[in-house]
Amino acid sequence: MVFMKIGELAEQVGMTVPAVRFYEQAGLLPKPARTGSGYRVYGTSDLRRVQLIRHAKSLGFSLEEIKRILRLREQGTCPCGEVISMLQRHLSNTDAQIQRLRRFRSEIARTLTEWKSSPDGAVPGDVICGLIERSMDHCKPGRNGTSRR
Amino acid sequence: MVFMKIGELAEQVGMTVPAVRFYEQAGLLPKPARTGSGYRVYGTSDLRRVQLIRHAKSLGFSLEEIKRILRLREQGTCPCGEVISMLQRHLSNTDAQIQRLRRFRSEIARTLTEWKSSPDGAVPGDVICGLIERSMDHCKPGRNGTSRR
DNA sequence: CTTGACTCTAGAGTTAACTAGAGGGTTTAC
DNA sequence: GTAAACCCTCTAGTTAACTCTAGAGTCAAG
Repeated sequence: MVFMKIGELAEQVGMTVPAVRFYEQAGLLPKPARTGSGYRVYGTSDLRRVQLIRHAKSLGFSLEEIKRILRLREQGTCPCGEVISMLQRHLSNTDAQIQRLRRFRSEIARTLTEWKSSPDGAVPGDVICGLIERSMDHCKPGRNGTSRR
Repeated sequence: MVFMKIGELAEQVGMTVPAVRFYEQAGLLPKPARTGSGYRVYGTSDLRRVQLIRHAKSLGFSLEEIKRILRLREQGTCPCGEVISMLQRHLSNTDAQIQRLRRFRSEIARTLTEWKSSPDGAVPGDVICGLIERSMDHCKPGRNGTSRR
């Protein structure tokens, strides 16, 4: 099966047919040859290319980044230096994100044990959720600017 | 300052004016009173409500979830049970995400050290990026289904 | 020759949480 | 009385990576 139609290609790489077409129109895949009736025809190099894209994606590269890598390659440049520095950036991003999530996690856990140890008591009429509101008092009133422009 | 216009409210809670209007039209804030000329007028209960929303958001609740909490409260139900179970779900989601990120991180790190120890050598013409492609061989060929429908 | 599975194009919709812009009225300070 | 700073509504755009729909053509089997 050196030649295949889009459905087979999609199945081989575990994606949907429209997604393959999307990759093409996003500039990640070259315009494929067509049969007389207009069906796309793919070969093994297309298969390899799609697999590369999927793998790069699983390494955390965005489609834009992958496109940049492929473009470099098409210009004859070896993209590996670029690839390494991208991956390094992803590594530190991931580390930072893990840090953030850890802090977030302990904030959630703290709030939760706190709530459980003091279940919601009598709720005055203007209170929306006693739990959330009580836990807000940790954050000093006034602007704490969780978002700005 | 018990009464304020939208700009002041926005400033108090550290968000933009359009964002406040967005919360209103998303159903998170009640339609406020208006001045004769149509300006929105807010009171302290609105301020408290927006602060609650921001805090809940910082705990990881989506605006949809917050809306559900507020709706429950408006129906006279105490939403705290619901809130606790939501927060518990967020906690386990966060844990799972940390796990995923950790695995992802070590995959990146492994790939990176591997690449560095064997820099890209001679690149045959049909190779796109030797590094990525070499690291693909870990994943056995065939469908590994990172996505399907 | 018909049925079903496959393919094509083009364009709109999805999600979240807003932001940006156009075009116009209002308030306040000088 | 005028200029700055505020406010209004409405619509569209942002990001990523697709998915979905409609309407139509093609191919293989029975």
